[in-house]
Order: sequence, then C-alpha cells, then structure tokens
Amino acid sequence: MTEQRRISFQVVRDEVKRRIETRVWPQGSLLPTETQLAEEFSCARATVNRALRELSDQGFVERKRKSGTRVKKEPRKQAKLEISLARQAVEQQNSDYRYALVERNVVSSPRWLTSQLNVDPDARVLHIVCMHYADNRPFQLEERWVVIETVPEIETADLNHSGPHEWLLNAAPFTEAEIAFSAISADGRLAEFMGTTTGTSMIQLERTTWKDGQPMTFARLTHHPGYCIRSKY
Amino acid sequence: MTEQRRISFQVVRDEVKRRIETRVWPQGSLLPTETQLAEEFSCARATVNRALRELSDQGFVERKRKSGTRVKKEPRKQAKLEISLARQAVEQQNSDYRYALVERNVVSSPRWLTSQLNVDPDARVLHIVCMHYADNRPFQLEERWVVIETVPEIETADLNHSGPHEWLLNAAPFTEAEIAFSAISADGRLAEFMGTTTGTSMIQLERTTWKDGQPMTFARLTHHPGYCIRSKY
DNA sequence: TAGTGGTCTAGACCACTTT
DNA sequence: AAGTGGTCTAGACCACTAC
Repeated sequence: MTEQRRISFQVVRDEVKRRIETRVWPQGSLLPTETQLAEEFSCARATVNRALRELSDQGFVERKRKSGTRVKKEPRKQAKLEISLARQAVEQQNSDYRYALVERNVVSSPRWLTSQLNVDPDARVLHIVCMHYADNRPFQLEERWVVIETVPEIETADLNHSGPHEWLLNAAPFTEAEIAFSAISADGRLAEFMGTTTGTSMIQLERTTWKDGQPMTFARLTHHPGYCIRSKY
Repeated sequence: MTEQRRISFQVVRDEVKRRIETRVWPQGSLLPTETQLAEEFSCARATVNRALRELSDQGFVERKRKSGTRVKKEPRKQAKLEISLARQAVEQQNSDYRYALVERNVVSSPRWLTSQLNVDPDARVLHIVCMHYADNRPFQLEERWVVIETVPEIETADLNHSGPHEWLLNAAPFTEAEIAFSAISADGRLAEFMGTTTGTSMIQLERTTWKDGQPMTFARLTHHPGYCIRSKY
C-alpha cells in the first residue's frame, strides 16, 4: 500500500496509461469499468472518471456508454500548433518587428472567394495586402479578404500601424477556423515582396475563419524562405 | 429562472465564453470567483470548476490560485494537427496505397544525427528509406533513423510489407515528440523519387520522438508536390 | 495569513447503447 | 431491461501565492 494520497487522479491516469503502453491492456481491449478501477485504486468513481476522460481527450482510449472503455487501435497523436501573430513570432526570435500596409481596398467578392467562403457573389469585402518584417528582412506577406457584412467595424479600422490579423483578434474573435499548409514556388510578384528569386520554395498558410457560422475572413500568409513551423507534444 | 437542469457545466462554460466574446468581461479582466459563479448559476462549485477548466484548456482564460481567473489577452490560437500514417492519409482520399522499402541498413550514428538526437556518437542506428504511393503515384518519401538501443526489436522487424512508422506506432509508442514543417526545393535524388523535376517545392515534415526520455527516432517525411496539410478548430 | 483555485468523496440520477 | 459512462451535488481539505 503506497501512501500517495494527495495526487489521485493523476496517479490513476498515469498508471492506466502505463498499462496501455506496456500492453498490459492491449490495443482494442476492454478496460475494467470505472467502478472496478475505483475499487482497485481505492478512490471515488469520479476520480477514475476524470482520469479516463483525460486519456480519452488525448486519444488513448475510446469510451462508449454501456460498451465500456477500449484502448484505441491507433494512438492517433495530435500535435498542437500555435498560430501566432507575425509580430509575436518575430519578437519571440528577438528580432525587431516592422509592419507595412501595402494595399487596402473595398471590392466585391471575386468568384473564387465566393466559393471559398460561401458568401453572396456581390458581397463587399475588404482586401488587404501587408508585409511583416523581422530586422527589416521580409518575414511574412499577408494577403487577406474580410467580409464586411460580418465585421462592419473593419471598414473604419486603422490598419496603417498594425496588421488586420492583430485587429481582428482583438475586435472580432472567430468561432471556427480552418487552416491549410502547403509549399509553394514563388512567382515574380511574391519573389519581389520576399526579396528572393522566382521559383524559391516557401511555406504558405491559408486560413479561413467564421464567426457564429458567418464567413469572416480568408487569409493567405506566405513565409520567408527557410521558415519553419515547430511544435512539441 | 430558466429550468435547464440537465446540462449544467456546458451551460456555464458557454455563457462564460459568450461573455468573454462579447466583452462583458474584457480582455485581462478578472472573472468572479468560482463560488460567486456557482451562486449565480445556482450550481455546485465543482460544476463551475469544470466549466472554467475547459475554458482554461482551450486558452480563453488563465487561472491562478489566490489571484483568480483572468481573460487571456490573446485568445486561443491552437490548432490541432493529426499526424497520420501515410497509409491512412492515402486511404482517406480513396486512393490505393502501396508501400515499397528502398533501403535498410544498420549504421553508426552520423554526426548530425548524434547532435539532433543527443545520442552517443557511436550508437548503432537503423537507417531506412521507403516510399508510399497513392494510386501508384509518389505520395511520400520517408527517410528514418531509429536508435537500436532504444527499440532493439526494430532490428528483426519485417519492414518489407509495411513501413517503419506503422511498425513503431504499434510496437513502441513514443512519449514525447517534436515536429517541424518546412518548404524545400527538390534536389536531383528527391525529384527522381517523387517523379518530378529538380527545384520543385515540396512540404517536408521532420519529426523526432523520444521514449521515456530516450531518443528513439528521427524521421523526414517529404510529401508530393501540391500536398496540403489541413485542420479545423 | 487569508483568499483562491485544485482535487477528492460518496451518493445520486440521468443518458445512451446494447441485448 | 440492464449495464456503462456522464454529470451533478454538497461538503471537505489541500496547495499555492499575493498580501
């Protein structure tokens, strides 16, 4: 009888995880019920519940009422990626951040955007192009389209001194988002913005956000050559 | 007095979230204590605790003992990415999956790997090169180094019919991992493997994994041109 | 040292799913 | 119909930390 009384749900969580990893409970097998585990660990069922809920959140087990708790077949590991503001990313690497607005105009939604965002074909959108620099070297080109109907305040926002990403985060948090990473080859315009040559490989992040089901903005963030997105988990 | 009695912690969570998003509780402000909220919602403190814990996990608030719960300055920016097996990714897009082992040999750790993984300079590692195809078109080139001391069973594993990634997931789950995405330009060898031309942009995922603090494997997964990593959140 | 969140308990009832 | 997880409660004690 070990006497760690203080830290119960973590003890249960870690021990169950250990048994899964050492195949005491093999993939696909059924775990004991919460009540049985509570008895084994001499704790309340709620404690076991919390432990198993965390393991379920982390993708180690799958729980179904009446069926019980099963070890997942493929421990799908989820990586958490932080999508940070250009300013934050630059400052994090101890560089000087500079922002420049390149273009800003109100247009009616181009056809490709209409289908991407699923808005009316004649919806008014604010089109913004801007650059983020780190130590005066190009860091990221941001091209963005904001649906004015969803975020009317954007039309009067001052985007001369900080970017639309920053403004939107503060003024109109999104409720859903979708991201896509891809590798692209710089065309002439992009190469000029990034101070490189045509054909250079760069990583591009496209993000679409919605606010309460209303399409809000589509953004294309192109990073300087050599940029790397990292994460631990 | 609404009478939704059944779904309490979600009600509290969503209402608090709503107040944050509508700036009833502005960024950086202090929320009422758990006890006060429990009173307002006429529920137990544990219920409020669970609601606030979820919001804290999702990055909406920050909690500290004695200080209380504060609305985070810059709301959640975490995307969850699933790192799936090549086979899964291929099958998910309804293509036929094919695997081919290209190379397999035991070497002593090259210098760059030694520093990457922090292993002994003379550690034995298994070096594997293999290809994953979707409908017979190149999908992913996998190049991998596995520290034999950490996973001795790998030396006798049959890697002729399924990839090392798959084998490792089933036989030796990792405990920590680090990933890095970048865009690269194909060199001659890579272009040949991917059936494309030198200089083509491709997305590359480098992943290092550890098992209980011991370095396990370093993998470099290069995806076919046009490949896109997607996620919703 | 006092206030706040963190956790545990024992019991209860509910919701879903399989049989 | 029965078994399993999902959640709520009321009360308790603990751990951290700002004061």
